[in-house]
Amino acid sequence: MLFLNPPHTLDELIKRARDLSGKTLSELSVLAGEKAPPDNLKQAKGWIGQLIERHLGAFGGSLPRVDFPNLGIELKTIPCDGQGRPKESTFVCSVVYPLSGPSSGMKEMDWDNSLVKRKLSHVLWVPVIDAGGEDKHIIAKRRVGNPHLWEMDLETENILKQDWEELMELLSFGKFASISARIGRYLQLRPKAAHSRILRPQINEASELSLTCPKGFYLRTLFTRQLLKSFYL
Amino acid sequence: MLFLNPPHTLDELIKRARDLSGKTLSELSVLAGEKAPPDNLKQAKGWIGQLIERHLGAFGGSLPRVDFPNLGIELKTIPCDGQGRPKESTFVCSVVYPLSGPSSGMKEMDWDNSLVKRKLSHVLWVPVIDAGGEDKHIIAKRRVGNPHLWEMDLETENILKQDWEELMELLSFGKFASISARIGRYLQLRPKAAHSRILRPQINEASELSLTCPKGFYLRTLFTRQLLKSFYL
DNA sequence: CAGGATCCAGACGTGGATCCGT
DNA sequence: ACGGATCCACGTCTGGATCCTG
Repeated sequence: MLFLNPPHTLDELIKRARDLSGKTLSELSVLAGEKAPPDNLKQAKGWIGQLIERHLGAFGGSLPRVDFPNLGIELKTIPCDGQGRPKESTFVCSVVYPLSGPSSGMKEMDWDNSLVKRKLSHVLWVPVIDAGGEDKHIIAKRRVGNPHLWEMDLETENILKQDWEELMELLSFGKFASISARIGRYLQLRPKAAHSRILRPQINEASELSLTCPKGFYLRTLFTRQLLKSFYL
Repeated sequence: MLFLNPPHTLDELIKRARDLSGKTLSELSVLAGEKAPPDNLKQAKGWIGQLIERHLGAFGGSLPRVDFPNLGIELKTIPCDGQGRPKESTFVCSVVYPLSGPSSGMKEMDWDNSLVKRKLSHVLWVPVIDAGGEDKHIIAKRRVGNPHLWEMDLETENILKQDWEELMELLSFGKFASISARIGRYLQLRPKAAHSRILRPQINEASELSLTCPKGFYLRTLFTRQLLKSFYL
């Protein structure tokens, strides 16, 4: 069951996602007519997310928009341990600086129009659960869990908005030296590049040109753990 | 004789180029250990230029700099008919608009620091000559002609500078509707994209966002004909 | 544990130019 | 003849994320 076309309705998307739950990644790769899952994700880090995308009919590509534009839904595949607890942080989107320099980016510091808010407003969370016992580290035996359609609540939004504004202020003022993954309660900034030698020109705090590693917004593991737990209450 | 490394000196570059003259493209593809030349360039339009690049040890890649940075020399491969007369216009470089909008690009309208001047200041022209008679349309039988190292003279520079300034004014003021390949004596603007559906956002004359096909600077065939003819006087 | 580093796939942009209809 | 349209190679960028030391 591989969908090359996007779902037309929310119900159709949810139905497709429910049909995946319980299946192993091995089964999904067979259904998609692909080679077997890799032994290790080290050289195919995005493989699971893209496998799920193909099964749900998400647009591929590298466009900075939600996965199902007609439905306004973002898909997030979450790697979980045997107990269903998220193991990793979740990438949201890249930071795009228009080489702005101090304070010039202020007019774009609008949470309501930010890509982070747009991406996280409506999310279909699809957990992928580790197998138990000896099979714990076998990718092929991981299973898709129950999907959860989630709409951002006000309490969560307030915290994300605070985090985002704090981080955006550092970014727009070019305070690159002050930026670290330690900032932010739910949302954090971390490197997003092939490797750390990739540097891009930016205008820093002193209005000088400096080189900085590209960054992305990530949701902390603590946040997705709390969120997924709430789905089972 | 395939050079993977760039020439260290101008003499070395010229020697390499002279060693190519008289050879057919078929011979060069064999020397480079490549498959035979294509029957038609329709699906490999840049093939000849890149073959010559590999034989001279030019940097490949898509960086907007001259081909031999250490020597400050730009390589231009010119397709010529059986009489050695250029058949086509010559691409110089792409137009890069920083989404400027009216008059904001004026400070960059400096011919002496322009990419067009940098690329055309010192050029190694390498003609590639059509075979005669029945073989006229056979790519493999085209032959490399005599290379000519050329330094831009003042008379030529004045005309190129006038053309460039006229074209840049139209560009920087966003007068996209007024731009056509008819403008310019030696230099002209023409589309530079995979196809005409590729459109990029620009700020037009009325400070509105509009979509325009990417453009590039080209040397008119008339100019290169006149130039190559002068080499044989 | 978690901050910083890294890896693949596919889209995209630019340099190499020539094609082709009027 | 030539203005506008088009085509491949290849490097870069972004979305998909997970890896890996201290």
